[in-house]
Formats: sequence, structure tokens, C-alpha cells
Amino acid sequence: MAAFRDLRPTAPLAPCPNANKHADCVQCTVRTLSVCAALEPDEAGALEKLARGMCFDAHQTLFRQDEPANSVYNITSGAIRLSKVLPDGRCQVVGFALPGDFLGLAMSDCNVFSADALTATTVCQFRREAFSDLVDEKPHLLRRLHGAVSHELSLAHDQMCIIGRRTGDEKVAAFLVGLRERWSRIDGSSVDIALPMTRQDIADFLGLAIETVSRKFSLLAKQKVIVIIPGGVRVLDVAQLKVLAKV
Amino acid sequence: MAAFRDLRPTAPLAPCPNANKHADCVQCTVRTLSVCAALEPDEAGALEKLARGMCFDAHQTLFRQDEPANSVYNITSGAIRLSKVLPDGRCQVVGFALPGDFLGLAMSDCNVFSADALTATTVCQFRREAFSDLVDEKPHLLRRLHGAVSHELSLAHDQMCIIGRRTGDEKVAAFLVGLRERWSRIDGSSVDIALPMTRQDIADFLGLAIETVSRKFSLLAKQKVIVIIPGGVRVLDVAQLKVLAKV
DNA sequence: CGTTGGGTTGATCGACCTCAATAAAAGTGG
DNA sequence: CCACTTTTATTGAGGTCGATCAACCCAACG
Repeated sequence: MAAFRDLRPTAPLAPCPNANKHADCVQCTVRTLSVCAALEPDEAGALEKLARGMCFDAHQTLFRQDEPANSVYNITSGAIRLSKVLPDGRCQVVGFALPGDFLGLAMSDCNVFSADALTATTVCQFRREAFSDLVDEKPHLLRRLHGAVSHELSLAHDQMCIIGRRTGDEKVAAFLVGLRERWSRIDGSSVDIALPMTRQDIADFLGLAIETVSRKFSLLAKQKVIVIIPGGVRVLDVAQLKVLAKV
Repeated sequence: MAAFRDLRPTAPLAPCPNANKHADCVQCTVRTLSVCAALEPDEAGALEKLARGMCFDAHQTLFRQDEPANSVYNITSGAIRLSKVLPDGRCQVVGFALPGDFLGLAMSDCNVFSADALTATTVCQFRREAFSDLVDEKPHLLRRLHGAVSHELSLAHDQMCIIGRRTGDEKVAAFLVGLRERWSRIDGSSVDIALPMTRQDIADFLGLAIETVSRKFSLLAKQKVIVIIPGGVRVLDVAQLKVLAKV
């Protein structure tokens, strides 16, 4: 029996190392991933002045659907669930934010979804108003932002395809392929896929019941495509996973 | 038996009245609806110089998924289906563009979905490059664009909720409520909802089979919530329709 | 007229949901 | 560190909503 590295996040950062301090963009680990990348030096400097480092424990809420949006965030570590709940309690997860992702791209007055930390998470926080003012001064930054929202929209369309027109098997496979792709860009991982979210979160993301997600995972494991390990899965057969996902 | 106005579009505009001519933004019927609204006079003027009036017959394709995007469009009349097809032929409609809507908000190099005219349709066409240059000069326009994409993203999230977490009955009701809302902003109609798309298009939009859509329409008619009329439906009980949609 | 494309309706089937029980893991307090 | 609770995950059995298959209707059109 092989020893699998435990993908579960380490214990919550006891005292947040950079709480309330200004961020240091130069040595930021997600510098090259996020909208911050490709900024001119002066823009980066201006951005850094506005940034405030913050930490959230697992299960803490960054902001809630329908409440006024006061801040925008750049994720530097951890993982966040973005979800909408219907009046009767049914839930749709509209996305998972990972390091390098930006929350509040739309800069709208009101949050259109809730954001909850799945694990201990660190972010760069910006007051929305100050950020908006900076964007007004720097069309270059607005261009980046526009590109990022456009990309998000494209991802949302892809997700609509997955939710609306694919079978349970395909949904779960496509989810794993997509997440693997994202993690690999963040930390280079490619065989082990960390799953900071619960089965229920995945179910609410794919439009399935939690039991179905669990069954599909078990099926993939039985087919030797993946192995379920603490905090995630190990991919044994990437090619087959992609075939099942019908990329 | 009451006489219902036929909502089907009139015969295709034989010779396109404004083909290849510059658009006249001042008397444009969708002026107040689209991204063109709230432009400064000079911006509107610059935009008008780039615009080219065009017409499409029903079933004509404006552009195709995965092909290079050379133009962006502002819809002035008609209706367009935006869809993605999976390799195996399954289709997901990601949206319907109506008068006032803008296609190519993302200004990406490649189309991420196909656009097909559902009825005779007129548009303002802009060469993408020229439009992009204009946007670079006018941050105000970029801001509008950014707001529009953000709104699209929010709509996409709402649609994810509908596709992923609602029943067939709710999907169809929500679809009608949403479309009624959009038409009313365009032409003030509120009892008769024009349905320029086929049942199959609606099915591919909602993640259902065509037969299910047809059955749900029949059911709504049997419940006296709507009446099915040529080219659309007449809403008899808006309140009940909204209840069923679980807005 | 026959043809064609879109729409409706019925009968049947199956993928997924629901309910329920159990197992495993994670947190809690002594 | 170990009992205890709580949360999360898995697995089974049975039911159902929506898909599939098939027949038919209707209007438009050459």
C-alpha cells in the first residue's frame, strides 16, 4: 500500500502573519497569476498601497449574497466557494476561487453570490471605492479586469455545458480535469488533485446529488482511473479521465 | 375564441434597407438599451463612423464557434441564438441576443460560441480591430463594456442555477418570466411573449429534451397560466407564472 | 399534393434522486 | 491519549422525473 501525501490543508494559520499590513506585491506568490500581473511598475505600486493582507479560517464567510459589496479581493492562498442559494434552500455553486483569482471583478454595488473560505485562506483586500478610483485612473488596469471578467464569462458558459448537457460520469470527470488544470498552473501539481471542497460542494457545482458524486468517485476509483486520498484524489490515468470528461 | 395577434416575424426584409450604409445612431431604436447609451456625444460620433448596418435572414450564421472573431455586433432588431456544440453533437444554448444586446463584449480573438439568426435580424457591425482601438481611446466606453460583461456573467450564474438546481416545470416558467422581462424592456410587451426560437432551442437552453419542453408548455396551458399562440405565448396569470418560476 | 420542419402526445426506460443505514473522519473535552 | 459527538462520505434499495423511442398532427411551401 503506497503512502499518499495528505492533501488536506495544514492547521489554520494561528495568528495571521500579514493581517492588517500592507501587501508586498514584489514577493507575492500569485503575482504572475492574477490581474496584478503585467501591470506597469507605477500601477503595481499604486495597487500595493491600497492592499491589505487578511486571513480567513475555514468556513468563514468573506461576503454574502445580496449584501453591499465594500471590498474586492485577490486570493493569495487557500480556496473559496462561490455560491448562490435559492429562496427554498437549494444551492448552486457558481465557482471555486483559488490562489491568483480575483473576487469582485464586476465591481458591482451588491454581491451576486456568497463567498466562503473552504480552508484557511489569505487574501489581498482592497476597499472597493479606492480600487474603483484607481481603475478609473489606469485604463490599463481596467483592460486587465475586462479581460478577466470575459474569461470568467467563458468559463461560466463551459460550466453551463457541463451542467446542462452532460451525464453524471462526464460531469465528475470534467470537474476533475478542470481542477487539475487549474492547480497545475498554480503549484505545478498534476497527479494529486487537492479537493478543499466537500462532496456536497461538488454536487452543488455540477447539479447533482451528493450521493451521485460519491458514487461516481467510487466508480472512477474502481476503474483504476483515480485513487481517493485524504483531501483529494490521485490521478492514475489522465488520458482515460480526459476521455471520460469528453473534453 | 379570441383572435390572437400572430407573433411570428414578418417575411424576411427583402432588400436590407440599410446594408453597407453607415448607421444613424441618433434615430437608432435600441439607442437607450445598449452599450451605446450614455456615451458622450463625441464617443457616439466616433462609434457611428465605425458602424456598418447589416441584415441577416432567419437561420443565417453571424459567426461560428472557434473561428477567428473579426467583428463585434450590436443587435438592432430580430433575435439570435448563441450556442456551443460538444464534439458529439450535443448542444448548449448559452443565451439569446435581442435588440440592444451586444455580441463580442469580450473582444477575444476567437469566438467562444456560435451566433445564428432566429428571425430576420438587423445589426450594427464593427470591425473588431477598429472597435478595439476606439475602446483604447475612450476609457468611458471600456467602462460600459466592462459593466455589460459583468452583467452577462451575473446572468450566466443565474442560468446555472436554473439549469442545475431546478425542475423542468420551474425551468420553463423561469424561462418565460425572464424572456417576458427582457421583451418588456425592449418593446413594452408584457402579456404576449414572442418566442422566435424553436422548442429545441429552448430545450438546449434549459438542459431539457424537446419533448419535455413541449409537455411543460402544454401543462402551463392546461393550468390556464398561458395560452400558446403562433410565434409565442400569451400570459394569462403572471403571478402564478412567477410562483412556478420560484423567482 | 407530397414533402419538410416543427410541435405534440403516448409508452417505456433508465439515470439520478431520495430515503436510510453505516462507515469513516474530524473535532472536543477530559 | 482516548471516549464522545459531529460532520462528512459511502453504499444500498426503491421511486421518480425526465429522456428516449415512436407515432402523429399541422402549417408552410414548392
